[in-house]
Amino acid sequence: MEEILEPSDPRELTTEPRYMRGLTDAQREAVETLDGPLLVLAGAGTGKTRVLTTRIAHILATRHIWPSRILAVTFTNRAASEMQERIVAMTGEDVAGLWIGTFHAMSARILRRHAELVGLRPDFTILDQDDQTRLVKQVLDAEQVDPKRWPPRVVRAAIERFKDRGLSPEQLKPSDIGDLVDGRIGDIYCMYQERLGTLNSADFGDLILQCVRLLSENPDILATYHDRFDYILVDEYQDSNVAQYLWLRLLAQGRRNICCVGDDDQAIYSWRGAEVGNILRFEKDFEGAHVVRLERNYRSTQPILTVASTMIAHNRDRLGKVLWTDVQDGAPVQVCVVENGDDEARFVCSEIANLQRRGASLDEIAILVRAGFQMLLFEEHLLQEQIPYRVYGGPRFFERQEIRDAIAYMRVIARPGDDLALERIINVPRRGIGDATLQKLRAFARARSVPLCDAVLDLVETEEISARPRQQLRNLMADFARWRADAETGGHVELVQMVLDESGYTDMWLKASTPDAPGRLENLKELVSTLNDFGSLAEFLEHVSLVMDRERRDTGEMVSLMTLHAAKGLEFAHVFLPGWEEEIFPNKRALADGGNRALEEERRLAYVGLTRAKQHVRISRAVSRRVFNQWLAGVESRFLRELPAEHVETIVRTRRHGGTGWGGGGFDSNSNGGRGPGYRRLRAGARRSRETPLLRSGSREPIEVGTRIFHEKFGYGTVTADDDGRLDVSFEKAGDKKVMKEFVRPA
DNA sequence: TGGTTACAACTTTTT
DNA sequence: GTTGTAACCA
Repeated sequence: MEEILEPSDPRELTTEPRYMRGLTDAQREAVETLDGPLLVLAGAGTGKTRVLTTRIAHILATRHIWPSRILAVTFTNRAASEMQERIVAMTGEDVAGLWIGTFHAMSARILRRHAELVGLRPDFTILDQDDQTRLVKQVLDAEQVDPKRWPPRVVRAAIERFKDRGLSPEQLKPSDIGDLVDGRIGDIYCMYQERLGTLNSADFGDLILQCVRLLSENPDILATYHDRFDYILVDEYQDSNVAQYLWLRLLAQGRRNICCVGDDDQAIYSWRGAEVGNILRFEKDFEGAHVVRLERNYRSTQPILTVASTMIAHNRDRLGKVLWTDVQDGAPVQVCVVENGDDEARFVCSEIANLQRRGASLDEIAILVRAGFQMLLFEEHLLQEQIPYRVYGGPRFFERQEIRDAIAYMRVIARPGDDLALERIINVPRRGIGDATLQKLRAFARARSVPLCDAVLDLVETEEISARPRQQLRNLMADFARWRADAETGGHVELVQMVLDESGYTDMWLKASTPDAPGRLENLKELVSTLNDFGSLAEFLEHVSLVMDRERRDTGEMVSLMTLHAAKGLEFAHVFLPGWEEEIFPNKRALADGGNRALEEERRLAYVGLTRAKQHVRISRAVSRRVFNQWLAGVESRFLRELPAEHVETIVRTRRHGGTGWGGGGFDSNSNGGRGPGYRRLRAGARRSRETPLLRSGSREPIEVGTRIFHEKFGYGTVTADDDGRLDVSFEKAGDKKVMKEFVRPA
């Protein structure tokens, strides 16, 4: 240990580099142990990112190598860019050559260089989940599989899981196949792979898997990468799957300088193939591995840490860490029992208002839910109380319909063989090309094994297709030919603008009378302006397939509302954890699973939630709850019983005889009898703020003529007139009605 | 072909 | 309660 701590350059004994200052002994050890395999078990809030970035700075400073000799892999783009920024800030150097990015981005980079060796061309398309599902659907249709019994997305997920485990179709064992697609999953998987090949495309799983194949089948190429990377660093190792493990093992065989950072207690992604076993087995997988534990927490108070540690100790499969902190003082963790979901949201909102009155910033407040459906109630109440909020992990910009359509046009221009893209837009806007025509085109293309685009070109010259669609297709093909020619000469930004206009796509939305049309046109404009950030169309397309960036407009302080999964890696002063009831958290499916594994993962999720908080945690549970239109009696989550009583403060805010008598949504003012004082106070607060808002919100949309709104009884509609609060609304389902402004909210 | 209606399904989510 | 898909009809 002494030797490791000794800096390689004796001068540094006296003048320690600035980046090392303030590190704990454990952190220092993690930074300075440069040679050989190293596992850093970094508990929540123990300075994991700091260790990683400092380590890179240290390598650069002491080993005097080019940044390009370091490979740093993360799971998300967010983590990658955060790390990159912090390294630049720390070293002040240009580290552009550094290989830093997600597993998928790094794989794509390697794969494009040697694509031919795995049967792809270097300009292969990367398919996202939507494309994958549609491709699977095609295969299933061709195989006449009943889509009711085996929905495409289920089959796609099965194939994804195989790929996560590094399994190609040939490697599947009967136990893997089971009765999936009535035992035909192997064939389906195989045909799906063939289709990917003919389309010159790879899905996300392939990026890793084909890369593994490439490196294991071509030792000479592997050797060049061994030679190239002196140091490999991996973030969130507990999230890696088997394929990613194989990928790392191949690359790390060379210098064996691999450093993995992770926390087995925060492994929450097994359902998408992550293998906790990877981190548990590290010392076996990488012989002679050194292990460093980071247990000093810089984030939370001791009560929060004690509560979190006590609960997670109920898990059996873990390496075991105990977090501690200097911050001994702190409020106990609050557990609030409320009547129902509405009351819970009301409680959270009033607590937020209290916090804000005491000077807390909304940016420091988060509501972390188990599942998306829980968000709706909170959104409604936050809106009502005029508390600005931001939903993390909501619909992403590049997943919006209009954006995907526009990108499909670009894809067809850039890669004429991109059948999936062509199919997407061949009849958007409507060109009178329906199912019948498309079937003919597909059959023709498949028979000749040529891309759809070629099939169209051939078939429009024959009588196979009826006159109208034929003319339309001919026009479309002529358009594409022209656009491709323009792509050679002109700028890509102008090109896309032109394509959207000439194809009639912009027109389609201009003519559309749906209230969301203006927003979609806005998005298209934003897309065009985003294009300016890229040098070429190809560059842009690579970006959208690998970096599904979240749209984030940061305007003013906002409460964060997100799932527990999305919260990993973030921290907040005040954290609300609603819905701690059996079947919600732990989740119903996890319980149905029966085994301990799913339940332990739920517990880790709870642990992640608790450890996000710096100062305050407020857990809540409802005595009754309506889920999917059904009333459930809320049974206290078993996790609540695992919390140490001495650090927990329980508050009960229910009607005394809770359990019967609620018919509506909890809003009826006639059933107020028997409420505890706490509850009444809460109600009063809520009502006051509705009349005279306590909070000013910059983000709340005003309701005016043209606003799309939501009404409890009549559903969605658009405001057509506003007579001092009395609105004329044209509802989508219910027709034209007059309603009071108080009863609608922006949709 | 395309619009309308009926019906089921419905964790978590990044790349 | 909402969304997506399938069947049906104009």
